[in-house]
Amino acid sequence: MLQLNAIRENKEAFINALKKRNLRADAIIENVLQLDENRKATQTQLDNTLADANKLSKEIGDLFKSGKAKEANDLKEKTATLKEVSKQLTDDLNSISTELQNALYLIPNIPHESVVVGKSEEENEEVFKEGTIPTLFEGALPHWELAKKYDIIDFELGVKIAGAGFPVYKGKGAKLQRALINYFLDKNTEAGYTEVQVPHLVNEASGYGTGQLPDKEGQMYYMPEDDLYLIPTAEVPVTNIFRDVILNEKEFPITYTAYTPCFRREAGSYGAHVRGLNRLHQFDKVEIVRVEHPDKSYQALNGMVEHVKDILRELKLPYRILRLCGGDLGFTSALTFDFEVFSTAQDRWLEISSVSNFETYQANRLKLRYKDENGKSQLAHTLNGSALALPRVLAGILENYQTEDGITIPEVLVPYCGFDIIN
RNA sequence: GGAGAAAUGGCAGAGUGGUCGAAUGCGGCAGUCUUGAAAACUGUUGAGGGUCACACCUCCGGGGGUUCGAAUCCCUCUUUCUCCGCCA
Repeated sequence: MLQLNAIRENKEAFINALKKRNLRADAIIENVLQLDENRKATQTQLDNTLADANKLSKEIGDLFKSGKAKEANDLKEKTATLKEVSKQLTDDLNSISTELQNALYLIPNIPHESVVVGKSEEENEEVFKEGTIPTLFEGALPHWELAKKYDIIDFELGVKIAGAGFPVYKGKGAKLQRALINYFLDKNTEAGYTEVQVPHLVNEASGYGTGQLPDKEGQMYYMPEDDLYLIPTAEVPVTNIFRDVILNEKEFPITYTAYTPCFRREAGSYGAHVRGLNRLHQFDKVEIVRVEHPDKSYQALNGMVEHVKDILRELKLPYRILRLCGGDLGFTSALTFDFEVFSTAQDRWLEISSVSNFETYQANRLKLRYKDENGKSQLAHTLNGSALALPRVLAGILENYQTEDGITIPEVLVPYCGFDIIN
């Protein structure tokens, strides 16, 4: 959520920045500012009315104490109007505030200056590329065929138990998955991230805190009986650890990592690009989350990018990094780098990590603040990234590491797997 | 799931209708003392709205009510604890 004060002072800058998202925000911004004016005016009226009422109450109390019951009762009558007025003003204030809040929820974050205009993912900028794309033998297969051939992932069985998009991992497939989780967690904790295990279901307030609500509820599984949402990413529970928190400046940087399954409804997805592991309703991911001082957040973002690079180098997977254009940038993000692994057998790039700085956007919703050197509360910056998402990394490994004798295991994973080939 | 008790500032813990945004202790911060630190002493220390700054307003788990006036009384929800039941 954007900060009203900032909007008020830099209206034009906000409108211009939002153009990168192909959003014409003039009217929305104008409306928000107007609502805020109304809110303030109503608040002032209400405050004055309450001040009058408080004064009268005090007088009445004093009169009763000094035995002047008659004067007191006379005054009581005067409070009746004040009560009515304040009731009305309170109602007005509530409805204006709600309207303002809802309007603010609908404005996405301001893109960072380095973000380019663009309509869709086609216009994302490739900023880095590394690794060798392997030349595969004749008859190399996409991962869903490999999964069947070596009996390591059973998609049909998942359909029987739950539905499409809920695969069953078997044998060495399951073990490789577990190896990846442990490897990622180890890499992250070695880099200083503290491992946490968090709930996989969250309440509504948490959904609002990180920005999944109100506009993306269709993407989350919801349990009406208990009013809980299955997490679409560990970002939600982990970042919400810091909802309503005021940090001491000395506590920066805060760095957490968490492994969780992720649940996504993926309503509207279809076609060849969602085959196999490419798009699932349930998948595993290891996430890194940081809470940073505003002056340090971009440095931290770079650090996260370097960290993910390091992991992909160790896995020896060919990858590239994209800086998302305005049209593809997530609602709450100011700057996002996507990592994509090249899948040779599918001849396409697969997104396996997304690293973002949200600046104060989430912090404002979360009320995540810190005390600056003057003792004033300031909003912190939040960041997160996948390190890494499992299924497509798995797909990349299966496809790029296949040989005619089987699928070899990346060297760094062998100690975690306990085997070096799937055949 | 059933019965009972409770929810107050960073923490502990007073406060049962007006003088309470809230005693006291701990913690935090600043200072005195000290070569430095500790101890001791002194001061200071919740959040939000509003204002140029004051004033002023709101917040004692959430919501609603009674009253001129609510941390304090009533209703309701949530959470926590104890006991019972069930259970990985």
